[in-house]
Amino acid sequence: MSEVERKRPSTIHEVARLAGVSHTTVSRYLQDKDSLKPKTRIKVEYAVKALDYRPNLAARSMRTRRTNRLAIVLATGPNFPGRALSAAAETAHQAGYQIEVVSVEGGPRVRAARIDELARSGQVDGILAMSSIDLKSSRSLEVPLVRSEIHDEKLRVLGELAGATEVREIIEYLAGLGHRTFLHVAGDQEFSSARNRKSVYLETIERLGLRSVGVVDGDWSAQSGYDAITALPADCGVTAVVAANDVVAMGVIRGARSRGWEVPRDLSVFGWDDEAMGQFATPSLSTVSVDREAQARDAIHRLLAEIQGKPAPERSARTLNHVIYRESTAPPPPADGRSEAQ
Amino acid sequence: MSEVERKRPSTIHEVARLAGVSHTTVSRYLQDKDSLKPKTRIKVEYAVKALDYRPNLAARSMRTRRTNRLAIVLATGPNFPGRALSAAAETAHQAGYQIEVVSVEGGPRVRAARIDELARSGQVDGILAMSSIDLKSSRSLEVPLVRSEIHDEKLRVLGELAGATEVREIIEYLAGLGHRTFLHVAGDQEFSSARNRKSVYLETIERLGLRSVGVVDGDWSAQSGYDAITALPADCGVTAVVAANDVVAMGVIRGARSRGWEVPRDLSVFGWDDEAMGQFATPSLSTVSVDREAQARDAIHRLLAEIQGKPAPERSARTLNHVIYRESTAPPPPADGRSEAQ
DNA sequence: CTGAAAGCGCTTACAG
DNA sequence: CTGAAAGCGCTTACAG
Repeated sequence: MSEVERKRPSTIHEVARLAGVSHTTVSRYLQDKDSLKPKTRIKVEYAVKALDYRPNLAARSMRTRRTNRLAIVLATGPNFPGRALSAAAETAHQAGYQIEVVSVEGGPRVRAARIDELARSGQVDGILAMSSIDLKSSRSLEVPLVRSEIHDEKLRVLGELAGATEVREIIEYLAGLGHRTFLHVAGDQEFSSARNRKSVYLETIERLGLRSVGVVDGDWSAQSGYDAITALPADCGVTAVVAANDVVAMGVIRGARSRGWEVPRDLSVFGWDDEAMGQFATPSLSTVSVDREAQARDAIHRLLAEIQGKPAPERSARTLNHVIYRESTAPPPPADGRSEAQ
Repeated sequence: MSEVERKRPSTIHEVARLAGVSHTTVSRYLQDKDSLKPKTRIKVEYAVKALDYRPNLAARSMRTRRTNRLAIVLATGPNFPGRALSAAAETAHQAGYQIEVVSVEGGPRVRAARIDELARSGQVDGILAMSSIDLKSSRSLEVPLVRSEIHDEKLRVLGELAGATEVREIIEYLAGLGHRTFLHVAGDQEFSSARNRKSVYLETIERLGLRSVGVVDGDWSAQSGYDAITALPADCGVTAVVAANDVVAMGVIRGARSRGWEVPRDLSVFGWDDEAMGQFATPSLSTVSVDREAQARDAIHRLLAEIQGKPAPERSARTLNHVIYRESTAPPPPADGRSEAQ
């Protein structure tokens, strides 16, 4: 409301004048205090303190063509990876970089366009894409770009999708318990993680000669899990559900209970993400713990390495994800064979 | 690894040369295409396209002393408000602003110092503090600052804390059901929200002449809820728990069950946040739905208004929070009076 | 060790 | 409607 009186930041010239030196000297002081004669240094030091001077970073970055700022580009939406972002910011700060979060409404193409723009804006030294982007050649950008999802791409080349190991482990484990008929409630297929899990699910079911009553394409919501399970015919024979994440799994469990199927007595359910609440739910959720923070840290380190022209750092951990077995999974009910007999 | 060839962004001078005009004209074109004679405009248009020119924003902001960038300063940690941040970013983008996320390790003083630095860095037009900060005079900063927590401060002056209404409503509701003996598992007391809820809890218990067996200062974790409830003496007589948030509430419920207390039969439990999983848990969680997105949007709008010297906008909604009653709360067990009789 | 000068890429009065 | 000039606040050779 009322106009607040704002301080005007002091400039390097004012400091120079007060110290009785040239602004060149002040600049030098800022870069390396020891490059000044002690007497001069003290004068400048005093003036800087007295004026509470802080250099204008916009001007500096214009001159040096470095901004010490990284952009993280991601999709807007409910899946906003808060903790990963926090970890990324922390890692960047430790290296003297700021993080600019660019959360873009729209699809992979829009994000790619935004990245292109950012790259030449002179406002960032590097870019991390945390959501999938539709970019032809990442190498013609003005600044380095690291794609978190590149894991996927790279691994795909090796015939292995991100998350593939875990989905396989889950299904093999359930099959080992005796389950034969499965359902997958997938996440939003806009997300490569959701697509990956789905295709590995189908692959593994096929390979092990199991039966899938289908894949329901959900939207990561609990409701989608609830709906998927309550829509199932009574005699479908499903005894195990692989849910896209823990929230979906909760929906599945609740939906199952609403039709008289107890978990894990009648139905086994797997989630994904190892969310805090899942461990204390009843039944506690079998799930996959994903160290998104570590992944984010890795990504920033890779980006910094590229910016500084150093070789790419080692991955911090070989296996970032691991499967956690809790109460929501158990052997199938003995009556299982009944409805499954075709 | 291999040195990637990077494009050098083209400058306004190159565009000018190609178009056969002065760079002044190009700049003018950038500001307002219609200020040029059609013939000129077309020449410039062509050159901009041909060179795929995008202005260097660092240079522009140096000249105009505006950056179109807002900083959001918050604490690092598990409570990273992802969705609020996403909403804030979206709102800012719509107004043509970028968001810089500055997540600071340390306490309120450290954050305040960081804000002071940011304010004079020339890199942001305004700052939003999402975590509590220890700042003497916010009015002497070089750029506008909006404090999300100012709700607290302002309301406190009016004798009302943020969240006070809801805590009161919860306790009055539970008392109305017949509950007389309560427990509060508080959140990390570093957070003003946690402190507020705690003090209103104590106040209301006192005012209504109820009994509190104590307040356990937790850390927002499910484990803290679990521990709090399992540590209770068997004859404490507690029949209702107000937990700091949904995660804590899940811990409480699980802990209660571990000692044979069923929720809500033996114990009523309230959470806070209305997290997705709570609605589908069994029992589903009574909780407080908090529209953090709306709060974040409001905060950005207030900040933008200050930056543009406009009057502060209206709050988007009078009541952002509301209490949700679900299965985790019910009347106390009839045997209640027993252990309570002193 | 220090200063005068040039320049980073823009925008904005000021003339014409 | 367009251009020449000044300048935003810095850093960095280049002299001395």
